[in-house]
Amino acid sequence: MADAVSTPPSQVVQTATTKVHEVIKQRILDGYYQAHDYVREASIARELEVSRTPVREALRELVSEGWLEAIPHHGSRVVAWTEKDAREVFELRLVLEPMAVRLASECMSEECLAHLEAMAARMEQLTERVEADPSVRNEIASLNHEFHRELILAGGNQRLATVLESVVRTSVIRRNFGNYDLAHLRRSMRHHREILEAIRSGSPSWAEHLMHAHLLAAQALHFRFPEAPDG
Amino acid sequence: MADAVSTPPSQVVQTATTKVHEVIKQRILDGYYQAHDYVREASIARELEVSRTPVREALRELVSEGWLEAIPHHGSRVVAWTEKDAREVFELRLVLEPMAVRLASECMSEECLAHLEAMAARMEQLTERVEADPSVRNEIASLNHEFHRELILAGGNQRLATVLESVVRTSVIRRNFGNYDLAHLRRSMRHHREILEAIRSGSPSWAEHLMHAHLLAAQALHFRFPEAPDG
DNA sequence: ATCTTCAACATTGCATGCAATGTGAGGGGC
DNA sequence: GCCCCTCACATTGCATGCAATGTTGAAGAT
Repeated sequence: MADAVSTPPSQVVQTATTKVHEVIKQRILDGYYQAHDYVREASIARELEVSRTPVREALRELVSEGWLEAIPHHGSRVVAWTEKDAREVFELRLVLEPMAVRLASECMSEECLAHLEAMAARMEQLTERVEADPSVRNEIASLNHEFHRELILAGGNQRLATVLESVVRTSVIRRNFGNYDLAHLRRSMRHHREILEAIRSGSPSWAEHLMHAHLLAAQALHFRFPEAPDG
Repeated sequence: MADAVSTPPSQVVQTATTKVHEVIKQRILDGYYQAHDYVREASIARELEVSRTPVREALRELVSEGWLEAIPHHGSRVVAWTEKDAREVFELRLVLEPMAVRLASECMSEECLAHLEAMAARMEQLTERVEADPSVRNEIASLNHEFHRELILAGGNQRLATVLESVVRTSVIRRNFGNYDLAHLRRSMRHHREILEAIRSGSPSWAEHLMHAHLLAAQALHFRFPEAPDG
C-alpha cells in the first residue's frame, strides 16, 4: 500500500522535461515538424543541450496527448491529419461547444460576461481594419480562440474544457480567418454578440443554438476552403 | 528538420514500461491504491523488479491520462474523486453517448447490430438469474460496459470513442449494478432492446433520445445511491 | 539479374549513479 | 512557550552507459 500524505497539489515549475515538451509542441504548431516526421531523441537532446531522459519523458507525454504516435523500438512521429480527422473534430465541437455555452449561460458572472463583451467589441473594431491591414487577421484569430476558450471555461465543467482543448488544439494548426471575406467575418462577429446577448437575457437554449449555428457556418466555409478552420 | 520516413504504424509489443503502466492502472481500479495515495517510483521499481526509468515513464503516461496527478519534485498520487467530478462526467456522457448512438444508427452494419442484439439477449437472461445468484451482477455489468462500448465504436468517430473512454474509465471504479433492484435492471434491459430497435428501424433520432433517457434513468439512481454508477 | 543472408549501424529501451529539490525534525534565539 | 533557522533525509530530476531491437545494404548463391 502506498503512503497517504495530504499535501497541497501541483505548482508551476520549469523542468527540463517541460521545456522540451513545450519546444516540440510549438514546433509542431509552427509546422517545423510536419506530418510523419520522426522526432529523434538524440537530435533533440543535442539541440536543446539536455540528456535523452527528459526528451524521452516529453515524447511520452506528447504521445499521450495525441501530438505524436510512438512505434516501439522505432521512434515517435508527428501524427498525420486527414479529412476524416477534421470531420470528427467538427462533429465533436458541434456537440460540445453548444453544451458548454448552455452551461456557461446558466452560471455566468457579470464580471466574466463583461470581459467577453469587451473581447467581442475589440474583435469588431479589428474586423473593420482588415481591409486596410490584412495582418490584423492573426490578432482576430487569437482573440477569437480566447473568446471561445473563456466561454467554455465559464461553464464550470472542467472535464468538458479539458476535452475540448485536447480535441481542438491538435486539429487547428493555423488559427486564422484566411478564407473569410469581410462579410463572413462580420457575420461571425454578430454571432458572438448575439450569443452574449442570449446569455445576458438568461436564455441557455438560445445561446446553445446560436453556438451550434455559429459552428455550422464556420464548418461550411471550412469544407469549401479546406485550409480555413476555427469558428 | 526531422527525417520523414514512411514506415508502417504501431504494433503491440510488451515493454517494461507498458507492464508497469498496466499494473498501476489495475491497482487503481482495484482500489489497492486509493485517492491521494502516493505512488513511489522506487517502491514500484523494487516490487516489479525493474529500474526506476520505466516506472517514471509509466507514471508520466498515467498522469497524462488522468489517473494520477504529479507534484514536481514530490511525487505522483492517485487523483481524488469528488461529487463534482461525478456530475461532470454524467453531463458529458449525457451529450456524447446519445451523439454516438445517433452516428452509429446512421452507419450500422447488420453484423454489428446482430452482435449487439446477442449481447442484449445475454444480459436479459442473466437479469432473470440475479435473484437466485447475485454474483451474476458482475457479469451483467461487464456485458453492459461492452455493449455501450461497442455501440460507441460503431459510430465510426474514433475521437469520440477515445474521449468517452478517457472520460468514463477514470470515473467508474466499480462497474456494477449493486443498487439496481430487479425492476430497475429489467428497465435498463428494455432500454437496450429499444435502442437496438430504433437503430434497426433506421431512426437515429429515436435511438439518440432513448440513450439520453437511458442515461438519465441511471443518473437518477446514482445520485440517490451515491455508490452505484454506470447506465 | 534476383533473391537470401547476415552483419554493421541507427535508434529506442533500460539500469544505475549523481544532482537538485522539497520535507521535516531538532536546536538555538527571543 | 513559540518561532525561525539549519541540516539531514527522502524523493524526484537528470545524465550516461549498455542492452535489445529494428533497419539497411552489401555480399554471395542460385
